[in-house]
Amino acid sequence: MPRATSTGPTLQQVAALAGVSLATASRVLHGSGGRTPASALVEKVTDAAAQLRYVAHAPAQSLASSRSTVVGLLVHDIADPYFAAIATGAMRVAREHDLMVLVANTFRDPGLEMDYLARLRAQRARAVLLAGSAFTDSSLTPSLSEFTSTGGRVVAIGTHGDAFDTIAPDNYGGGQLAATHLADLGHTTVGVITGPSTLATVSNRLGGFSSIMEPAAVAEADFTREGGRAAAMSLLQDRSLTAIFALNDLMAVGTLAALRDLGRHDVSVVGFDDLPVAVDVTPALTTIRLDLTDMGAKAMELVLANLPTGRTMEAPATLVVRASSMPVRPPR
Amino acid sequence: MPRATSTGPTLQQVAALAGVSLATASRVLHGSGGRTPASALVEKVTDAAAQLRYVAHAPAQSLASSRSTVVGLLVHDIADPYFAAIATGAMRVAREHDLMVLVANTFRDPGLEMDYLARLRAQRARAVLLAGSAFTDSSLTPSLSEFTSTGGRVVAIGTHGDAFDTIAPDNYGGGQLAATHLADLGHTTVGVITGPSTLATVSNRLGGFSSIMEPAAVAEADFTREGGRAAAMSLLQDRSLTAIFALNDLMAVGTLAALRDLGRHDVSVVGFDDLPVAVDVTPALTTIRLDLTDMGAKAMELVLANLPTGRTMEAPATLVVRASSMPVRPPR
DNA sequence: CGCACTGCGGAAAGCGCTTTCCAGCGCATG
DNA sequence: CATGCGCTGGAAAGCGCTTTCCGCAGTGCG
Repeated sequence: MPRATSTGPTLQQVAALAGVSLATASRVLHGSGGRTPASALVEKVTDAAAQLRYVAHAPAQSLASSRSTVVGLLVHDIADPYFAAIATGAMRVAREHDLMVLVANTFRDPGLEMDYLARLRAQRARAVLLAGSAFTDSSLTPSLSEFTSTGGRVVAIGTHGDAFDTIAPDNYGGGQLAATHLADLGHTTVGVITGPSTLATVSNRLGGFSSIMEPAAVAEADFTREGGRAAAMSLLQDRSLTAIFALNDLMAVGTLAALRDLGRHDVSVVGFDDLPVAVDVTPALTTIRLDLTDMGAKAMELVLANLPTGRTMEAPATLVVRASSMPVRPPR
Repeated sequence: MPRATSTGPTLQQVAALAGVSLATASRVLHGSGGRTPASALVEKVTDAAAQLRYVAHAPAQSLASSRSTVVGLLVHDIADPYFAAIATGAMRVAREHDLMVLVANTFRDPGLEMDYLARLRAQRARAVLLAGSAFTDSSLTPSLSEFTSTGGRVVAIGTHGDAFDTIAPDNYGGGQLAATHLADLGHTTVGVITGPSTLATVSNRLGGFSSIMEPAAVAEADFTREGGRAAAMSLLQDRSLTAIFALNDLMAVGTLAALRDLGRHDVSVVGFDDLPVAVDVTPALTTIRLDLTDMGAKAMELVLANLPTGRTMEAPATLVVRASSMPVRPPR
């Protein structure tokens, strides 16, 4: 067989150079089984390893120990700042635990999502973080339980299920916060731009809002800037609307763009997530803040702590008032 | 040894269920060596595999074949839209080739960067995409050649070296475009906000600009929004400046914020990259556009095409004029 | 009708590592 | 001074897969 050119130094070679056995070399470098070899040996081995620029063959280690150092992160699209923020948080923690993160970009394709889950299982990923899933129903459950049955852990960010750990942002409370804020400002006729109705995130945010104030109109978009823009355009035909609540910042930014194009400066806008862009648009966006980076970090921690599964961790949502929301113009 | 609980079905079991040998099962599922087993066997094996929900053990495959299906992507920070855009492009292509992408977030720490490179080598990653590196000098070269000597390929995005493939955005030409645009508008006294001077990207963009117009002032920031804001604040003390060229959009957005805070509406701003945010700030940002997603895709393609190493692929930079650049106010 | 040849499935040898024994040694104790 | 115990290093058995040989048919030709 045409074996790959050079496979790099092996542990065997390190052991030979150090004049010890393979087992000892492994023990030194891996510090396993509670057994620490004599320090003289330790030095010889580490020296040899350094000299050879030895780097352990990760796949071989995985195979032998049936333990892997990669975790998967499933996102809709890493270019979406929402997911990018979660990813950084997760990566920081992964880094602290000497783990690497395999990012699976589903491009919002459910088929791809299941496929990636299988591949993550194939890799024997230690865990998978579900940051965005196209499935609200339980059709992902089989894939997921296959994954856990192979020894992997699963944590979902957002409301995905209850068979595993969950980081639950307070979407409902955030929706309430938005409604309350708008009501306080005197708005009574508010349009809401939602995302795909299959998303639990959507129903929670909307549910929270509706529990305080009945939306005057609802338009469904696809959670992107363009979607928000289009939805806003249609919603704004109703001139009685004094405010719009967009279920995420991307759509809120689109709404702002629509408002600008229409020359309407009398409509308040509230978003959700508090992405970095929120402070740079004009007017600066009033929004419901989620600490996404922290959520990513928490998710990673949850999955690495070898605790019983099924816990839920709440992530708070807070109101951040900026210039895009203003008191309803007093009747002339 | 306390082997991990359940390791999932093995090829051996599939073979047994199908009533064929391990070798045959492998050949069927992997289609290897130009040898395709008889279709009757193929069916038996695929059926058995499906029935067992078999998923190949990737580490074992890597070990046996010394071939891996993961590629590494080295970025400063995935939350930076610049890198996120590159990542999406790379992931799309990876996906088409059935590869997974291991994202290494260096947090701009050179130590981490080398460490990740070693780990990527340990994983026997098929290739690594260097999207952002803290090193301009050749101090990364040893790590990189260790990587290539283990059979991995390397492609750099931006000007990183010449020992491997490179996707070279036309930073110099982009700098020229910015200068020409500003000159055409009548600006002669332009401040430039650069990034860390060690970055090749910085010297190229600045070089291009300077080849057309000598900057009236230069301030160094750290390539972030806040850095750009601070640099702009200091630059703007010089009231003679009629325009600012920020070497990337993040800093340009910071500059816009500074301008807003200072109530200065008479200063033109030009950025670089054309991140999504550019259209949503006010005024919309005039910038030099790079097709980041395409660059990421190209990089991945380059690294997968098994061609001789050392090629360079140019990525064009184009001027996108928006509202943030305007003619210099005619002398009263 | 026999022989060489092609083709296809199976046995087996690893890939590089972890981990379980097992053997040997030194020490303390009876 | 002999026996036993604890500790440490080494030999070896896999982990699950790919791939090279082999051997056995089945075919075509002499």
